[in-house]
Amino acid sequence: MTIKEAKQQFIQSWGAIGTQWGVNKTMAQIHALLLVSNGPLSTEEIMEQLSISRGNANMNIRELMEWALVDKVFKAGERRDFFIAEKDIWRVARQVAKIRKKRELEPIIRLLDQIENIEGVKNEELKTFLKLLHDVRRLALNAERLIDGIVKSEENWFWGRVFKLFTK
Amino acid sequence: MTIKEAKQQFIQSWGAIGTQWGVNKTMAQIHALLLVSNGPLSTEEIMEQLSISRGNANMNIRELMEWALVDKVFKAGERRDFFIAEKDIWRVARQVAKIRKKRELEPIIRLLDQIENIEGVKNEELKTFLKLLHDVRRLALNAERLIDGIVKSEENWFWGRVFKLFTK
DNA sequence: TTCTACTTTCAATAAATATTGAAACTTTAT
DNA sequence: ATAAAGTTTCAATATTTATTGAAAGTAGAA
Repeated sequence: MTIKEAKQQFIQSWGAIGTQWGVNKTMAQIHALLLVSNGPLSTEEIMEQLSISRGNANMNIRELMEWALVDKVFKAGERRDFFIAEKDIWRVARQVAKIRKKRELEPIIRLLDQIENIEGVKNEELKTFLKLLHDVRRLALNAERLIDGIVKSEENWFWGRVFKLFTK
Repeated sequence: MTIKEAKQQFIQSWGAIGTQWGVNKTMAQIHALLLVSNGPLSTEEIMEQLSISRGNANMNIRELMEWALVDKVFKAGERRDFFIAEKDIWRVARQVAKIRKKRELEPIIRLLDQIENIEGVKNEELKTFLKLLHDVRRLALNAERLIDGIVKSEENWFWGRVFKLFTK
């Protein structure tokens, strides 16, 4: 396998994996393309390499910038925008964790806050239901705390601790 | 809010949250319905309460059983199937972690295994690319190990340790 | 075996999501 | 100011994913 083929493979697969992760294929592919490219790429180059339209490229680049996985850079004497990806994979992971926390965990907590006050006699049924709500809330809060920890940690520190967690 | 309304709200929102989590709405709603129901429910009852077709109900119940979040139970003297949800939320979380690991992490590791042997001179470009592949692999393996740890742990033990992790 | 109650499958259809491409908009150079 | 180069938006369209419902399949009772 040549390096060119390997990069192509990486881009294709990153796209496929992205869909499993609930991010759209093009977004994941652009991210992969920028990860494996040496220098910054223009919108034109991204469009060409991935065979996608200008609109599609634009929208997904913008979303990647919102996720803080991609930055816009300027080249001296060039009018158009160029883009680079964050190459520090641990930083990428922390960023993704942060965003998924917001999208996946926070809605649960908001939901549970909303359901708080239930009228009615405190019979078996209500007690069971309240226990469920309480358990889900506790889990969500703990998971949130874990992610906050991850987001704040240095890579080596974090995995070092996790390693100890499960061996000693 | 009455308990009935609260349960309704829970089911609707669990469905909406499910879509964020990449599971289909109906599957999440059936899960929620079974979680808040006191006894086992038949396919008919699920269809009626969620206003969905028989085929839809059947397929999603089956998938929930594959995920090991729902079990089939038999009632004495009843011919049709009844279903219950696993109510231990920590067990549910572990189960979901296990499945998402398989769907989201394992493909990455498989991908990287596949790209291993790249021909060509060991220039700057190749070195940078290999570093990327290596970093992604290390992250995926570490995340996998973390999830394996979660899957094997008792709830209190796990969160107790995580709590210590980020305070001391 | 046939009838009946129930479950599963799957082609057709609906709904949700992603993509295109051209028009509108913005910015810089002249 | 106007033109040129580049960017953004968004209605139309294509693609993917979920859902329906009826037909085929299964298993227990008579």
